[in-house]
Parts: sequence; structure tokens; C-alpha cells
Amino acid sequence: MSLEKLRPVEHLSQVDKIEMSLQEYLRMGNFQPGDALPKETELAEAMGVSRTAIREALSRFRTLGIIETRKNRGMIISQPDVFNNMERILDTQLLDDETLNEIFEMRLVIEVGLGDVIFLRKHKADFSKLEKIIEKEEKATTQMELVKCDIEFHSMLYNLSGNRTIMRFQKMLLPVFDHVYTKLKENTDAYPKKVSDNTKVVTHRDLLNTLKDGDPEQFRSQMRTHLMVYFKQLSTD
Amino acid sequence: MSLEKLRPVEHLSQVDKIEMSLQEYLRMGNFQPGDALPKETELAEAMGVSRTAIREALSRFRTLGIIETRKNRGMIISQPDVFNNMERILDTQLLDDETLNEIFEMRLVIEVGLGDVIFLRKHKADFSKLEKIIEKEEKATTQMELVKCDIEFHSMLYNLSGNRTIMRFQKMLLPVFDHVYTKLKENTDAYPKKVSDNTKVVTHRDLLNTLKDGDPEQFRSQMRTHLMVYFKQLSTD
DNA sequence: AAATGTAATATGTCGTACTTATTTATTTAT
DNA sequence: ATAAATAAATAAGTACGACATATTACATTT
Repeated sequence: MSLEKLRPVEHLSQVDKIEMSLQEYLRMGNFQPGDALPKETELAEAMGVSRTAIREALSRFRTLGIIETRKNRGMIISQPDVFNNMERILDTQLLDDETLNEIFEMRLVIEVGLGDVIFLRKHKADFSKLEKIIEKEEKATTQMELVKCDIEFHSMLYNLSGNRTIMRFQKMLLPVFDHVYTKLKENTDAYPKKVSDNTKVVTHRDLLNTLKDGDPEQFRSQMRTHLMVYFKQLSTD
Repeated sequence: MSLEKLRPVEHLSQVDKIEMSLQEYLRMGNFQPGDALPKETELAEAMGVSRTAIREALSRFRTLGIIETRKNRGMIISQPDVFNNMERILDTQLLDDETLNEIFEMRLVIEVGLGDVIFLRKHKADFSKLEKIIEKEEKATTQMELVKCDIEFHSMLYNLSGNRTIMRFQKMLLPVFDHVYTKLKENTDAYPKKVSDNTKVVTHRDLLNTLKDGDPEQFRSQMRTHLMVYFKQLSTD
């Protein structure tokens, strides 16, 4: 009989079990955001464990944003933010460069695909804001101003998508971009888009014009070209 | 004097402060995954607080996946998974429908934009796997089989992108799609792609052919059309 | 009736003691 | 001397009891 058949024995800690039990309890209870939870002492007694252990399990849910505790009032179910925890992880600067590049690439992918959604909600679009950013950009003199306008323009595109989750995603990633931007710059001075070779360049103004009078397909292609320089960089993985 | 001038007093709990302090400590220490941390008692003594409070702060980092504790050995910095916590939040079914729809839309956006990356890494692509899935799909008889093949095909596209983070994102979202899929179906029976009106239909085989012989621009457009039915549904927000 | 004071409440924090799994050191056996 | 068995040390996990503190709701005063 081969030893591989033997599954390693589950050695979950007490708190792990409590956590699972609570998770089950929450799911079964069909709780809605705002609903109150039993107090710690009640939970501890009901599950036959110490308040210490219960508190640690609850702390996990609190960290995830699933529950909120109003001090000395009790606990309630809360509506978690999907990206909140991811943001905190990015903040630790513990991710390896490969992952950061992949995240950066994910942003490029989203921006190319985002055109469709923007066109879908075009009627709500406020093009004048994009116009203003472009004007500011055209008057910019320093590299730093240019970068700032670049970020502003792309942020505005996310806003036009009307998808708050995608907007949230972008905002969360801004700090990461700083990191990858500077890395790209170090390698190739790729940032200034005054590419001198024969590849065509798509400016922010081009994008705006297409947004006004073009179609999604054009927009996607232009955005792809606009972001070309980054795609090139990343493809060398 | 107006009352608005008075800023609300910061009332952070002890643990909150410890958490911030530790975060600072970790960042300044420039820790790498695998590095060992001081033991709980040392931290407690150094910060002049009880072990209980330290443990709760550490528990937060543990929940986020920033540190790992090997029982009775000590704690080490670990390489966190960006999407792990998000996955757990999705699992709670606590997100409102709007957010779920937005996440679903994000997936559509990504799939449209993903073509570029797939073409970028085309040389590595294993088209035979897509072929097999399509064949299985064409032989499928039940709705369930069709859905399964659909998911498989799209999953494979993510794999071809070679971007592990994006792949991870997709895997995390699979359960959400189930939910939105069934919701869409309830409303309109939109799922079976035998649309009878005059909009053109793009099959998985079409996509594969374009992947083989076409260009990224074609692929994006076809993918957009392929996913048309979902875009339609969601645009009615 | 409005403002102030007071008691009840549930979480936050603390200290201490004990348990348990792992590592390291020591002893024992061949 | 090497390997196996045993014992000690270690640091996290768990428990209990106590008190601190902020919020709520009730009671009191003017």
C-alpha cells in the first residue's frame, strides 16, 4: 500500500475551526449588511470555547471587512470592499517584480477593453473634462507635469466607464504604476512618447476625437497603439 | 466660531496603533519573504503593550497573508497572494448585485483586451487544446455541457495570455459568473447563442481561426461580438 | 422640556498560567 | 562512531479572570 494514499491529517487550530464554523453560521443565517451579531460572550459560550479564541476568529472577519465592531455596542455585518485588502497588500511592497509587471499588464488589457463600456455609456460622458486635461497637457513643460496629466487623462477614462468597481481597481493600482513607470524609464527612456521610429503615435487628443465621432473598434485599436510602448516593454518576459 | 473647524479627535484603538507601528517597522526593515520576525513576547515588551494586543495586530497581518506563523517556531514574512482575500469576500455572498454586475463587466472588458497579450505570446500558444474543447462543445447536447465547455474555452484563453495574475483573477471570479449567468438566464434566456436576429454570431471556432491566422485587431472585434449578448444585458444599468 | 448626570453594557486591554507541537540537545543502543 | 530514542527548551495557541472605556439609555435636575 503506497504511503501517498494517506492524506495528511488535518491539523487545524481551534481558531481555524471556529472561523469555519462562524463562516457557516453567517452563510446559513443569510445575514445582510447592517444585521447585528450575537455578542462575543454568547458566541464563546455557544461554541464552548474561550472568548480569546472567538475574538481572534472575529478579528479575521473584521480584517477582511466582513464585520464591523462598534465599540461597546456590538458587531454588525458590513458590506466589504472587494479591493480593500488587495490595496493593503500592494502597500507592503512585498510582491515580486513579475507579479507587479503582470498587474501592470492587466491594467493595459483593461484600458484596451474599456472602450466598449465607455461607448456603451457615452450619453453620460463629459468630454469637456478630457478636453481640459489635454489642454493642460499641451501646455505642460516638465516631465512631471506630463506624467501627471497622463495619469489624469487615463483616470478620467475610467470614470467615463461608469463602472465603479473598475474605477476602484484603477485607483488602487496607481501606486504600483509609479513603481513600474520608473522601472520602465530606467531601462529605456520609454516614457516620452516622441517615438522617432516609424510606428504611428496616438495622442490623447486622438483618443478624444474618436470618442466623440468614432466607434468602439477604432477606439480599441487607437488605445492599443497609444499603449504600444508599454506592451513592447512587457512582452520581453 | 464655527463647530466645523473642530476636527474629530482621533480615537484609534491600541491595536490600531500597534498595527500601524508594525507596518512601519516592516517597511523600514525592508523585510523579504522568508525573513523571520521577533517573537511575540519581544514585540510586546519592545512596544510596551500586552501580548494579547500584539497578537491581535499580528493576526491582521496573518489574515492578509503578509506573515505566516509556524507553530512554536516563530513568524516569517510571506509572499502574499493579491487575490486571496478578495476571493474570501466573494465567498461570503455579501456583495450587492450592482457590484457583482460590475465585476462581471470587468471580466468582459478584460477578455476583449486580452487578445493583444495572447497574440504577443502566440509562439507559446497551444492551439490544440482549444481545438479539443471546441470539438467537445460541438458534440455537446445538454445546456450544462455547453456552459462547461464555454467556461473551459474562455479559461484556456486566459491561460494562453501567460499572465498568471490575470489567470488567477479569472479563477477567482468563476463562482461569481455562475451567479450572474443564472441571473441573466432568468431574465432573457440569453445564454444559448443561437440568436435569431440579424446580429452576427462569433463562435469559439471563429476565435480560434483568428488566433491562428488573423491579427489582434480582428480578434478584439470578434471577441467583442462574441460577448455581445452579455454587454447588452449589462448596459441596462 | 432641555440639559446634565448616572448606570448598564459589550468591546478593548491586560496578566498569568497552561497546552502543544517543533527543534535542539542529550542519552542510549548497536 | 553512527543512528535511534529520549528529554529539554521553545514559542505560539488557548484559557480564564479582571478591569478600562466608550456608548446607550435611563434617571435626575433645573
